[in-house]
Amino acid sequence: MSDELLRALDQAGVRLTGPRREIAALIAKRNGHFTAADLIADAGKRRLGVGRATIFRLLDLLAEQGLVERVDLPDGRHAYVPCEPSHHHHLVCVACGAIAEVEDCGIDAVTAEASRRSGFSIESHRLELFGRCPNCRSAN
Amino acid sequence: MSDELLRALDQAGVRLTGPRREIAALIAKRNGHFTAADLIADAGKRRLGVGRATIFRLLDLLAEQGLVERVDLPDGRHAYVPCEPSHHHHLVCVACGAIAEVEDCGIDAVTAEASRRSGFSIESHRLELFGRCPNCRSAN
DNA sequence: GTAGTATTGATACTGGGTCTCATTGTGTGC
DNA sequence: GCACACAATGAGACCCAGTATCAATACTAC
Repeated sequence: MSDELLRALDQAGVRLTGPRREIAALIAKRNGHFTAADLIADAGKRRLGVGRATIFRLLDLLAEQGLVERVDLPDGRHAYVPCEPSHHHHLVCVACGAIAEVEDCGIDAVTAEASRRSGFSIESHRLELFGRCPNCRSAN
Repeated sequence: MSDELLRALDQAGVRLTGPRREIAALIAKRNGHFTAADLIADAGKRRLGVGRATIFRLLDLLAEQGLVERVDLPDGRHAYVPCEPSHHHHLVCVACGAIAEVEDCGIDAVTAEASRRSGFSIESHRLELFGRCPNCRSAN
């Protein structure tokens, strides 16, 4: 679980320090999205002597490696989700916070069409989908 | 220009006060996106005695009415763009900040496909496109 | 082991945004 | 027109996420 993150970090040439291992474990233990504040609270609860700055720094590192991505929740807060480094989009369950990844499925056609209509050259995009995961759908 | 905003606010049953007229005028004068900080600076520059809180409150109101929308810029900051209340997406010029709106152009197919693959029921989505507007394309 | 350097945690700071509350200004009914 | 109830205001304190600084510490290579 957290081994994967650590291995990827190791390959990226960053040092595997105690705090980083601990934070990686905290991330691995959550499934779905989490906020920086969640991690900070977790770390505090277990009295790991991990500073806020270290947590933000590791999140930055992970984001750089594409192991984690920032998503903006509909309520304006932002969260991080662990994910594969390839290009993809996220489906966020608004009820339980579960995350699914979807590969490109036709969005290129949409951007091409938008480009054609507007005259813009499109360099990047951001697509986030919000809904209910199968569990939460059946639960109500 | 700002009349449109004011008319819409009036119809929504909110009071048309002096500060609101002034802020609406500031918004109308900008074309493209702007941040709350921009408005606050504008207001300060002209010594309108408009408080920060009032500006944020009006932005909230406008957002509620769909007259303005919050977009998250690629660099993580967020901006507001004045827009039509119908569902649509934004194209943001990363060079000059110009905004274009694009109507739904095939995104439904994408969400349907994502839903099918993941089992999620999709309730909403957010799509933002970043690129260069025709002017900025020819300018370099 | 040692040295050199990346990393760390504490803490101060910034910037966006919210809350509170006494004061002011609007729209409405008359 | 006028008065009144109540929405809206501005000042400032506050909150929270994230960043910067810097001396102390921990890794890794040797």
